[in-house]
Amino acid sequence: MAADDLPALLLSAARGLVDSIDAGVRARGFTDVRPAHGFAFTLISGGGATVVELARHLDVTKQAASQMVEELISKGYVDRRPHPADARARLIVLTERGWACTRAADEAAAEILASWSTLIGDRRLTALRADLAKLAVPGRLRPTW
Amino acid sequence: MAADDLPALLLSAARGLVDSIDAGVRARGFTDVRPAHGFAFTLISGGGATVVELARHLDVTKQAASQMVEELISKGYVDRRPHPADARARLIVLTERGWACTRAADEAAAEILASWSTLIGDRRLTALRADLAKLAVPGRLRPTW
DNA sequence: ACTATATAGTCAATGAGCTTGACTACAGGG
DNA sequence: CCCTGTAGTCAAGCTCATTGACTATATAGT
Repeated sequence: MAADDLPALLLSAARGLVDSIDAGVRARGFTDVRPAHGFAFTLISGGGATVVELARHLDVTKQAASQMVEELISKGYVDRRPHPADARARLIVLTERGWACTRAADEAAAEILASWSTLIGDRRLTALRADLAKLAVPGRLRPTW
Repeated sequence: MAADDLPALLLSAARGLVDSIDAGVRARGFTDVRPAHGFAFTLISGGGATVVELARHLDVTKQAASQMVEELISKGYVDRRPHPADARARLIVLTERGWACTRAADEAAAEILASWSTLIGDRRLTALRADLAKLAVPGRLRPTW
């Protein structure tokens, strides 16, 4: 196999994707959120989550997750509700603003994917997704390296 | 086009790749380096670089790049030499330890790519690289989101 | 039912890495 | 030769994460 720059290309594509989605979200008026918040929204949008679940999802400590929740509450994106089955826990859910931001991110992502489709074609994009599905590591999401 | 989880898969694969390379480098005895240092080595290994060039490559301020150089010097990975053509600048070059670490990273990366080759096949891996080359954004490298 | 241990969450202090601002030293064109 | 621009460093501060300690609730074992 030839000397490979695949790692650099993969990193560059990932960075470009995140930057583009972030730019799209900001362009839609949500200027006080970071990409990391989007990773949180992804989990919370699925029926809510606890702080500990969020911490695991983001691969940070529960203290860090708690701080992020506090920040998102103060910015109006999420809300705390009592957990229906555990008095210790609290269920974090999206507010209407949180949902709007999530939709904005989805729209931005769809735009990027559409541009990618014109770049390499729909067939290649589907194949790319299939290949990446085999290479992706389950569980690990948040970069921050 | 179907609702796509391609962004998540791409991020996950990128994160898995970086984590694996980092683990491989540590397993080879270099426990005091971070992935970001690898991005620096990539530039410096090509005949040396100045602090400002490094800053541009890593997409950080020159102050941050200067601090990283200071750290890498104290750990014995790089060295400062007077710049042959500019008395203001200094040429940052790899020490023998820096080269050894770079080789370790290359070995680790080759290992991961080999495992990927067994996962999706050599042909698909080549196609993947070609597609990513079209999607990658030139210049942008360091994530840190 | 009662203790013992584990888990959910928060508060406080600290740290790593990056930024802005200000400065010195040298470069290079009018 | 000045005058503007660039290379680099010093210092201070910010942001986001960490570790440590604690309270409240859950759950298993006897």
